[in-house]
Amino acid sequence: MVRKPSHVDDAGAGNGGAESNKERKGLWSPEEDERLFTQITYHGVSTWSSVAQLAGLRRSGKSCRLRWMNYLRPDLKKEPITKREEELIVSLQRSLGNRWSTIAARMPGRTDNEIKNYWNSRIRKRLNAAAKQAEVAAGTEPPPPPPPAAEKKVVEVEPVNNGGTEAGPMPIPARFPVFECQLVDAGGGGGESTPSTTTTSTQQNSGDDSEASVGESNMIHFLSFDDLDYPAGDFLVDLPGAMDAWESELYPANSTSSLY
DNA sequence: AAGACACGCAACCGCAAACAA
DNA sequence: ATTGTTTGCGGTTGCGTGTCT
Repeated sequence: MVRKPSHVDDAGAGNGGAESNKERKGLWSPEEDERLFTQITYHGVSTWSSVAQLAGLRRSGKSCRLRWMNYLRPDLKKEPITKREEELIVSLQRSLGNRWSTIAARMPGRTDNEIKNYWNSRIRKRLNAAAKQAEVAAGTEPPPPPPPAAEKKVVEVEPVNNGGTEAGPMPIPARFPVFECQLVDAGGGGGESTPSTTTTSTQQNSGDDSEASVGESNMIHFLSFDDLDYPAGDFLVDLPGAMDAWESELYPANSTSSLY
């Protein structure tokens, strides 16, 4: 569902007025999205407050960062969370606790906000319901809650480096089917903030045959799939025992209920 | 048909860590 | 060492939409 921007008329900059210096809040308009996307695509990020300024947005740097991270970033998956991903969320939540950003780091294309929302709106309810059901069935006190994640041994699983970047592969969203983009030669991935070469090209995004990534320089560069080592399945990790425990909790042996 | 309710998502808020001056 | 700024995170809220009564 897409909410209508709260102030569609005064989106972006350049329309002056007494409110022109007032920071905007609320939903982002398409024009603001475009300004932010273009700014970051062409010039990268030095500080988020400067991004807002340079893009001519009356938004806080914080707001710009959030919008980019949760919505505009080219690597975001737009498909619904799959059962496999849900299983991963549950197992990671069990071992890490509510460290959504850490969990998101292990799930390419998913944001902490998305995972958090998914957890709060769906999984937690199901787990609670399942626990209650088990409690009623047993007629006993519920089992003691698991110790806080901080006290548990945290199983650190290194995210798979599948694009030579911190963020991993970034499929270009269909939201921006065609746009101009500055190709940045990151100088062998050395994190140089000054691109050695740049090329402007037009990307036709099918979402299937190209990817982009944000390098250490925060500049976006687009890669062909052939350039990427995308180990299907490798970035989905299981924590030993976690899934079994979850499934037995969620799916009592005599129940045929499904998550879906 | 209309109101109530539940759900899902986007975005804000407050805090703490990291960093720079 | 101190202070101010920026960034990142998790919790929470507000609102649009779908479903139920």
